[in-house]
Amino acid sequence: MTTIKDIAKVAGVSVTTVSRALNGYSDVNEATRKKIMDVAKELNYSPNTLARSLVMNKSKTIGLLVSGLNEGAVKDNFTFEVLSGVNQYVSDSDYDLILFSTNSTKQREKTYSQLCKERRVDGAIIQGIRTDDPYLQEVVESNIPCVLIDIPIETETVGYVTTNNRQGAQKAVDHLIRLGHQNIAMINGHEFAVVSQERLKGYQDALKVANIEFNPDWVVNGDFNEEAAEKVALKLIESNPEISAIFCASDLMALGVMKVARRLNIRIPEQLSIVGYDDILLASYVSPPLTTVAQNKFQMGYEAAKMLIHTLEGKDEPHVKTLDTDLKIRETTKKFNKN
Amino acid sequence: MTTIKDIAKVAGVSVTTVSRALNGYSDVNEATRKKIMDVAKELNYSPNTLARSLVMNKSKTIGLLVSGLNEGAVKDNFTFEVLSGVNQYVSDSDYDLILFSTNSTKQREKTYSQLCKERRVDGAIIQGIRTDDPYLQEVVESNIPCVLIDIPIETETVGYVTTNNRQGAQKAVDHLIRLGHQNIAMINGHEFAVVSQERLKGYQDALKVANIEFNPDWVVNGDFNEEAAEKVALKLIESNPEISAIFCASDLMALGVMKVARRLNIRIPEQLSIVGYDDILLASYVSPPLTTVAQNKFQMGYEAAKMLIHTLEGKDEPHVKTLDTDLKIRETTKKFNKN
DNA sequence: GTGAAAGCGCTAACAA
DNA sequence: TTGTTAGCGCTTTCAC
Repeated sequence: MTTIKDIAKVAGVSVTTVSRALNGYSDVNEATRKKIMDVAKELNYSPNTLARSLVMNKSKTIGLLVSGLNEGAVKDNFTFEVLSGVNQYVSDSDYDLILFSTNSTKQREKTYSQLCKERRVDGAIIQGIRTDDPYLQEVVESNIPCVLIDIPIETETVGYVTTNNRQGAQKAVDHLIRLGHQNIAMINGHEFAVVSQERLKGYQDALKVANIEFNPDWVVNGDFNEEAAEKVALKLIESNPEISAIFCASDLMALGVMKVARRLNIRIPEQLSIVGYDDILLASYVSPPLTTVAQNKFQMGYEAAKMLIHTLEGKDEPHVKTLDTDLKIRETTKKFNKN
Repeated sequence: MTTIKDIAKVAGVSVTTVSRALNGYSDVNEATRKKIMDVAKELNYSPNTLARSLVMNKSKTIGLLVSGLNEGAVKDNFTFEVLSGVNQYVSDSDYDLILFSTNSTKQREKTYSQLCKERRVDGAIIQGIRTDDPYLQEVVESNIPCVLIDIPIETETVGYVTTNNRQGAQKAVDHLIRLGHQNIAMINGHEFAVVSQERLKGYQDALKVANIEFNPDWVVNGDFNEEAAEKVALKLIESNPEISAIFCASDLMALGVMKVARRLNIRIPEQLSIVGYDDILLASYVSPPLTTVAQNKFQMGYEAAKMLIHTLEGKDEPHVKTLDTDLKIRETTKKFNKN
């Protein structure tokens, strides 16, 4: 592997000059530069970013901490879409992306900030971790610039991008109310997700506006998980036959509810209306197609990367970005009809 | 950021000793080691992998070159599943993954091997690039160990994992033949994918066994693309009404064909049988559920990572891994019925 | 069992 | 415009 030293020798100059020439500094004679460039090409030179990073004290890498990068996440490819968005922005910059997957056993050995510090990443994007994750706090308090997805923490070095979850949920429930539903249950994620808290508020907002009393027994957690949602939905439906609509905090859970309904011979949407959240790919393909609150996951990733890199480049940008959601009315919701 | 120098100072030893202690060498006094460990913890030390990599001349990173990491790839999340598999294996090793996305404009500026060399990756996994990619050859010829996915090149430092495409295709077509179909068309990908070449052979194999003459006009390319497949399928079906079954080299293309059939009021599977390839998530969700040849994309990634890391660790492993496919018979195929 | 010193490939004062 | 020198944080001979 050729180094600038080799080039210097062949070109008959010092390494400094080589370095300057290669990095496009102006204070180098054009003839010298050309010579150096030629030699570099001839020797098939590649700069060693490791050495450069070491001395410059920045690595031009950004760490992507994700937790949903596993086999089970295929159905709900939230993580993938965010990753695509991140990648889209990053690949047009001169940064590279290093992946820290935290679903493995390794996460217990090393904290997020350790991973970042060891690799000397310039910044990090964090997605899919729970608010009760013991290492979240730590990475936020380290002075590594980071952008969180769906976790509203804002400091000097920390920003976040999220969507308007409260409003999104409200739209969904409002839609059900307009269809005449009064007995609307909610299957939420879990308490350690800010989005769950927000979506619950949106649900309550909508009820309030319509003067419908909030019944806490009708809100249960399905852990953002299809099977768990099935279980809680089953119990909910069986013990509260008056429920005519269910708002789910994720599409995956909505799919679980649809399964249960099918099993119980409850027709959707005639007997039960369902609204999901996310607009995953499957939402428009299941039968009947799922009414849901769409969030642009790709854009979330894109904006996160943009925010982070802008911060790293010293551009003084807002540290918060909230995207809008979009209610997609499909075929799992219908006018209430009391049989 | 604390360095071993800081630790040495506080612990009252030399940097050499610190290095040895931290790296678990045996020739260091237990008391000294303990002291050093304590100081390291106290100072919240993180090793600088950049410096280490520089001197050791290996980075403990593996590069992942993919081309399908963009918004459009959501439906056909082949890339994502492979990535998950890679990640699964890698995250249980002490390597990290660095993502080189090549769909961007950047790919034209820097070749794959340049990317790899600059970042000093120890090895690379390459997925989703075409055999006519000008930079493929280059990276293969560089002496960077790499594992290719679905490109059968084998050298001292290059291996690959793939599935048995020929057999998979044969199974699919054989299935159609057993159902009584004689006029079976194929929508292939493109000529710069080895899998397309192989699947075509499998198609021909099946015909041959059944003594059905091969008609080259009935094999058209859809570029692994839903829209393109729609177009070619339309032409194919309209000008050859005798075709009763179509084998597609990807599920995405099969979806395109299904769309066309719907538009032409051709009932599936009654009037037209369709077999796809891949078994993407949607395959089992579309209506009717798609009969297809399943390949385990997650495992492909997993095996690729395993092969690469084993190679890097000097384990002498076979450089080729061929996985089996699995014909999933669902509801787009039916006994031929000449009306 | 420990330390001094060299060096990995690069950048950046400072001097000439 | 160019070169000398030091140093980024680490590992590794080699000597003690």
